[in-house]
Amino acid sequence: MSGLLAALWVRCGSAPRSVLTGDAGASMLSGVTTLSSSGRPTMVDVARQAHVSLKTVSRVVNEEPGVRPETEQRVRDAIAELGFRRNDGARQLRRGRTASIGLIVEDLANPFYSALAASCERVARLRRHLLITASAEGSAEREESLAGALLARRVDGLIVVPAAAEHSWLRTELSAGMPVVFVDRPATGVEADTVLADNEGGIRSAVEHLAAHGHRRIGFLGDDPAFWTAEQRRAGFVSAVEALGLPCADLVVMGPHDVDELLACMQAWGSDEDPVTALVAGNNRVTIALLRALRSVDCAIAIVGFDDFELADLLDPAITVVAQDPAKLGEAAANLLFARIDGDTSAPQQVVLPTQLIVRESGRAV
Amino acid sequence: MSGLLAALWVRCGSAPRSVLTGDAGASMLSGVTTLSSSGRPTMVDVARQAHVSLKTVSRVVNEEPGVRPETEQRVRDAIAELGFRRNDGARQLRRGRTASIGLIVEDLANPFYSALAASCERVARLRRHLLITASAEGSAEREESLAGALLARRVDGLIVVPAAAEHSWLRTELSAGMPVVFVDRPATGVEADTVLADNEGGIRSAVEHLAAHGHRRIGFLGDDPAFWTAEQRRAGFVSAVEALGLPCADLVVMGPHDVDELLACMQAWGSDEDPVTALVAGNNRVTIALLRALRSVDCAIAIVGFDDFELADLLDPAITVVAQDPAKLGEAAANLLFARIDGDTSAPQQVVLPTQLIVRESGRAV
DNA sequence: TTGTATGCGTTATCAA
DNA sequence: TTGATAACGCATACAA
Repeated sequence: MSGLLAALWVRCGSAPRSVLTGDAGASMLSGVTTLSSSGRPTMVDVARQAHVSLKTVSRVVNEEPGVRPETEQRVRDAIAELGFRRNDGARQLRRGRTASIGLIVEDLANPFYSALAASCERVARLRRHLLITASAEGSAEREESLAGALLARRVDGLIVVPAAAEHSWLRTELSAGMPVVFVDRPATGVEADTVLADNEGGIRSAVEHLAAHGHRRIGFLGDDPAFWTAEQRRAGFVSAVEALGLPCADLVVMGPHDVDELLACMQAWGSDEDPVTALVAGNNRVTIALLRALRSVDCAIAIVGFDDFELADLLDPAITVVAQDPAKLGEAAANLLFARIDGDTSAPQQVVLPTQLIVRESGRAV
Repeated sequence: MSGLLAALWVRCGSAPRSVLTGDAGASMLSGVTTLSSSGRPTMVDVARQAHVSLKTVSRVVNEEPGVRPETEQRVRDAIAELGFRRNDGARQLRRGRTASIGLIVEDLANPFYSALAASCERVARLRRHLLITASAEGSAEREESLAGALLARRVDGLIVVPAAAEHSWLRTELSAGMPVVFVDRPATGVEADTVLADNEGGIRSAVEHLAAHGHRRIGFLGDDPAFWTAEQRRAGFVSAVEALGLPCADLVVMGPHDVDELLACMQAWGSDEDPVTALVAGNNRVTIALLRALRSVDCAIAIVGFDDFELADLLDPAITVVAQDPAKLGEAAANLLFARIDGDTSAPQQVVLPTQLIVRESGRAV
């Protein structure tokens, strides 16, 4: 019978709502299962069913003390019978907090961002918050409109992997105290909490590893320098190489790489009188493109890649990499965000997380 | 000046709210920037600032026709000056739709689920909806509580990769017309829209591929049969092998596999008088465990794995796989969901998406 | 222990 | 073209 009644609430959807409060409130004890216009039972419906007031239902639902056990049971029965579920939207409107946070990444399908998202969600879940995720797909415009949508929903905080070159459109919210944390890359034009990986240190460890294995001419293949991280790593490479007194003139190539371009590089750098014997790849994408390119030629060269990837250890040779930890990045960002949500109003922080050199085989002398 | 005023709304947070409507409404033309108690400007604040009524602001914000351009401009100026942003929570309370959908997966960090999530989000974005993502981490209890949280927020629909063995707790919502789509595995105990991959067909294509290369004794390494997909693939293997008149007794091993166990299998199956010459791995995880195990021994055996993975083509030999398309699964699920949201009340559908055999090298005779 | 009245910020209805 | 007023479903101060 409970099931039957519970299933009733759709079919009564358009029934006129009977008002509980007000002058004509005498109908309170009617016991008729007439539901509100939204098609779902509300606290008012439960109250009518249980012959109590709206407030008493609210007390039971929110587990407030001071309800006689007998009354409480009546309310619980009514809740079960009607299939009532509290409308958190209405609750949040009243209370001013949505118990949700927003996350904007470049592409949720990318393992780096999904690992980041997963740990944000885990932290949010522990804090009884929900995570709303959106992909900006590298578009500044989409980033802004998604952020707008999230802010319009009054998320309690926002984590952003910035795509836009300019974030002054966030300034109003920021100075109004809206908690926002940037991850992986800093925002420009605003001052805000930021969580970054130690790109420079990571590249340095790669260069030092190669140098320790006797490599003296090391090339750098970076991604499009329009990416902030690509540029950071390029700069890190140059300074690391120079710090070791090694050459780097003409040994840095940036930009998207196809197989032909990579092979041309290998060709040029390898046929030198003092040939390049090792390469640092600026990120995952470059590393993999490089591996595909090298597969087609018989060219022994040492490699260290930035970003770890699944099966790096199963390749021949196993690839030595500088690993970031996207899960830790996400966790740090979420923790920082919740500290702000909890009221921390200290100056914006910049957190830099260390990278880890995972030594396999590909960095050795060849 | 706009910026200054805009930034004002935090600091005025606790100022008493002046009422626009009602008997004492003469203060409407005051022009003083006093904000509502929530600390953010509302339509009432904008109305006061622009010397119009609340409803006119609403008209402008929602781009309803019938507002004099001059009036509209005043309202827009006030909006910019105050940094007003519509509260979508309140809007949704009034309109009864949240313009958001929920997605529950096992683990957002898993590339399979993140690809699925990304395409759900993309479809949602095109439909101007937001996606709320949550990981149940394999726990039926967590799945139920997350679903409860999403339903309490009145998401317009729910996509679930089911973890629980029993979904009767969803029956009330389901029969009330709440749009719910299950992906990757069917729900039990309820009838609902479901999007699945063709596990059986995929396995069959793997077996036939191996048979075409002359393999007659083929082993199957599956995952824990508690996973619905693992069991489906096991059953698919048995029927495919039998359909070809090949043996399969004692050639199926299920369950989590560590390196030792896998090596023991290889040992047993390989030392037979009629040795196993090929293996089908039941999923990504098993395939990779198998590759790691095989790396430590010198054992030439043909392999076809279920699930494609990055770099499968760079291994030696390149791994032949049965590929599912998680993005297509997510897209199909989201499209089905939005059809329901749009009012499609036809009988629950079951969509089965084809898999694709990607032939590389590892399936050949060895 | 229980109930009444009001407001959260918006949209919708109806009137001017 | 514009405005007054009543919901939406809940929480909260205050009464009884």
